[in-house]
Amino acid sequence: MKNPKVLIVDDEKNIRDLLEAGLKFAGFSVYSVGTGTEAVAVAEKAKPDIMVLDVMLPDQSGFSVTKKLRSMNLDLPVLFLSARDDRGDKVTGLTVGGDDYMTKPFSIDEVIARINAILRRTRKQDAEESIFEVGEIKINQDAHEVFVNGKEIDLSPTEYKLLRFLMGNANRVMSKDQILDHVWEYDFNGEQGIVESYVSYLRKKIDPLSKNQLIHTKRGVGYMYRTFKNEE
Amino acid sequence: MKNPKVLIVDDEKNIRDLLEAGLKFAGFSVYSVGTGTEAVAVAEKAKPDIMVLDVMLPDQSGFSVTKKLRSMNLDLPVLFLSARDDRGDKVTGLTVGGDDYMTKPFSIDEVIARINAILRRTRKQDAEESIFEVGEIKINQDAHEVFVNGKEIDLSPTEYKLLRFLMGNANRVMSKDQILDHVWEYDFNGEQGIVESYVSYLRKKIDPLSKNQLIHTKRGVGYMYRTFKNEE
DNA sequence: ATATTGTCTCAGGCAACACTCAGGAAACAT
DNA sequence: ATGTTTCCTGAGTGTTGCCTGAGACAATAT
Repeated sequence: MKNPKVLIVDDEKNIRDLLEAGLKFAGFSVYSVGTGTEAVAVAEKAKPDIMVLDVMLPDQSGFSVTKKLRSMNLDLPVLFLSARDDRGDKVTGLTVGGDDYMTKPFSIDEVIARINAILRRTRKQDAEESIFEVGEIKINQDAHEVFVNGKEIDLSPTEYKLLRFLMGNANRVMSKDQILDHVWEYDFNGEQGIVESYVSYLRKKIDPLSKNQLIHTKRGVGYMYRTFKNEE
Repeated sequence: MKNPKVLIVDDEKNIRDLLEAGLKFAGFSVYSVGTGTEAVAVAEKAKPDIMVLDVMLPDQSGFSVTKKLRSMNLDLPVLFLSARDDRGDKVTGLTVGGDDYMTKPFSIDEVIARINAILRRTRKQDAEESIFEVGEIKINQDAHEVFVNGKEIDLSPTEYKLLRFLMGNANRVMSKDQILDHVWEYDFNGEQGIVESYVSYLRKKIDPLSKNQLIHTKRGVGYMYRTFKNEE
């Protein structure tokens, strides 16, 4: 299947737009609605492959949306979203089967990564390890393990996400703003300096094991993960 | 047989949906109804391989459903469900043959495990012991026995379920939320701290007998049962 | 050369996370 | 009824990660 269809259900328009833009760019066909009722309607017509669903909707709970869909024999996996301290709302037993669960605020790339993980898991049960290899670095996404020329390095969650983002956009310069938007949570309000810091951390762990320099600075522009050298 | 057919009979829609989603993902073909009368009808038409049956139904007792079916010469094994203190209503007399019995609230993975156990028992009498071996640990699911490098260790029920879940998802990081959802009962509303505690218990029993560290912590992400070491 | 701007790196405060232990309550077995 | 096991919670401790700010350093412009 070429373009998996994603149905986004969230009443906050900001979030919806954010997800819509990010997921479209990542190559998904996106449908986006703001209420549970619409969600059911669209799901029935469009037959999406996966649904991203806020558990707190104005008209009905996300939980009841999935129930409705399942009783209609529309069987699609769900990535639930919920606010950080929805303590009471935290219905366990939510992530049955292939479903998954994230708390707001999230980072867009994390959402994409989870969606891909779910699709991988549900579509074909076996095989296709989630190995992501670009140049000298290999990432096992299931195990959250990173290898530089075969040697494992230990990354913190943020370092991991940053590296994955740069590798996913290899040979393309990414501005610090872009990096902030994709790797950090969407409500992060800090400075670009933090990107510099984390690039520094990454280099310190990667460089001792890599043959070529992998993360390049484009002064005044941004950073780039490079897999080859074209010289002059 | 590829996709065993399961008939779910429960009047609580929540429970039905929960089971339906979980069982579908586990690879079963699922039929789901809310009353005993429907159950008989569907069982006759669809010929399921097994039935998950609430003993307390609005129209008739689960007991009478099985009687009706057996008088019709539809002989299918049953996994009974009942609320916690259905006091004297002891189902003990009910579970003939390969049947089994669970109390609500249950954990979904436990239901799946029991269904598989029943099917194994009824389908073919011989062979195919339910040995589940991953890396250094071997589980005999029928006997609830756990061996680390051939030496038996003694686990409490919860420890056992946790270990089985981690082994079933070997080499994949599982978040604490996922673990809670799959290992604990569906209405458990506690904190993630309990997962940490049980991982701690498990390690204390496993580590003295294992050569490599088996349960790994991925800080900020979750836990992982690892069967191999990637390095050079 | 010098000034200016952008980048790198480090140290430190703070918060989040993880581990372990002890203890009370409930369930279970004898 | 009694003792044992199991479950869950909460507190204490140590660890790790996140982010900020400041000064060193590098690249470019004047």
